[in-house]
Amino acid sequence: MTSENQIPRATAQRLPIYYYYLSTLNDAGIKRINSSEISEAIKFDAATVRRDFSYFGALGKRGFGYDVSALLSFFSKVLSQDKLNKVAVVGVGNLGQALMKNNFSHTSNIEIVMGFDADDDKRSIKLVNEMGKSVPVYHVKELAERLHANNITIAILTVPEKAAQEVTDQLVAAGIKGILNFSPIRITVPSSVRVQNVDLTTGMQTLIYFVDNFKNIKSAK
Amino acid sequence: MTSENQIPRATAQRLPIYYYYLSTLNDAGIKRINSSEISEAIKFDAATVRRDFSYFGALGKRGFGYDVSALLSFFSKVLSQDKLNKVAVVGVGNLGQALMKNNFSHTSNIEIVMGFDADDDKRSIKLVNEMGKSVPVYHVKELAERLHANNITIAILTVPEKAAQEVTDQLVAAGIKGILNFSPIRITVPSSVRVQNVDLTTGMQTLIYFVDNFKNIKSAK
DNA sequence: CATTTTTTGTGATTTTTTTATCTAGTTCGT
DNA sequence: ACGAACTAGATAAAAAAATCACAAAAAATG
Repeated sequence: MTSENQIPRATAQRLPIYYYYLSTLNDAGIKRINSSEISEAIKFDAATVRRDFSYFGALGKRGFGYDVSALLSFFSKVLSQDKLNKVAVVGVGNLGQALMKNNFSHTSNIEIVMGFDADDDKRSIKLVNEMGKSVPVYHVKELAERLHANNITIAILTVPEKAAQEVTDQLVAAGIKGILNFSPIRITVPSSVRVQNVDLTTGMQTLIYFVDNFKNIKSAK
Repeated sequence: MTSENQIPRATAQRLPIYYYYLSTLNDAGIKRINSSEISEAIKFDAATVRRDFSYFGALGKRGFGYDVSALLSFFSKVLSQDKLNKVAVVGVGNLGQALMKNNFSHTSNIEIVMGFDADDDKRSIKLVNEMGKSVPVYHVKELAERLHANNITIAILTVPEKAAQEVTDQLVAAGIKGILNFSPIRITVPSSVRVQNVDLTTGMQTLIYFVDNFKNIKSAK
């Protein structure tokens, strides 16, 4: 693992897309697949698909393609989806609650096991996720204690923007290693902590820009 | 506008981030800013910031920097934020409802004005957004009619994955020009329609991968 | 007003990412 | 078992994006 070739960032971002697609194939009972069919489904060039896979070794067979279930279980391990990933939501507003109920897609092995909020009223909210499991909400002052006790190293940040950096600092102090940041602020963290930004407004504005200016944008293939 | 230089895709995706940051500066009464301060706040290289801006002309002054309010109103126009952008949510589940309530950030001029769902029960849901405005939910069979009547060309797709492609086809038929796709499926659309994918599970899995393998990823700066 | 400092805008370079093309290994039908 | 049809993996090329580094312009200073 240590001497493994470095994976390009762009490839890493596509891995979950491959994983999801392979899951649907597997569920549909499809046994084999080739790069051009994958390409068609996920809208990346077939050469890109093959290149991405090849960073992890020779996963396919020439003249045949890829064995769906083998590839799926390989990527399952790569993406740590072969074990349960427990995460916490910080900020139990509209979005936070929606995430806690949805709890990500069925094919993923991610579980939101608790929420935190600064507002005491939020603790009385009874949240039940799609598997019928109830998800407790604690006060943010219990953050460090609860995260440690449950070995949680990933947090979803859905607090209002004014609180985002302050809560981030608390998360970092509590030993969090990754933050899925829904706030529009670009939070500052030590280099040992990973941040993935999922800003809905940004996505929407980018879309509007693309729609309104699509002839001005390069490679609008 | 027609002979304007083409804007790189990567730049286009950063524009909303600049816009948001400039809004916060402006709100804070800050009059001027330079590329290195912007860089620090949004975590992109200062040269990247200047290069991005320069695609739109000479927006700054040497030895001075950028005038915040001038830059803000310029980007406001670029991102069509100087006019109201009406959008519709298709799929009024947990996530759809959360979006309808939140209605994007305060600085954005985007308004979710209606929702659609295939389930008749959803029509009875009384949704009120953060501005106290009520947002109606219609049956999907009214899609084309309602979208046309209200001149809506952008939709947010929050339907279950099995329905995603089918509903997409209906949206395309109804003349939609942009789709913010929350489903894990990579939907197929004609080239005249823009799709922006915001997959929460994907974002989370990418984050987990980065956390678990961060030394294996290139340029983990 | 001359000098120093600041900071942009951009040519040049490097890095990263994508795509094209080819080779060699596999499969599959006969 | 053989030849045609496939298709991954690799090499090379191209394109896109990020970064370096500096001249030119403006601002600030004394």
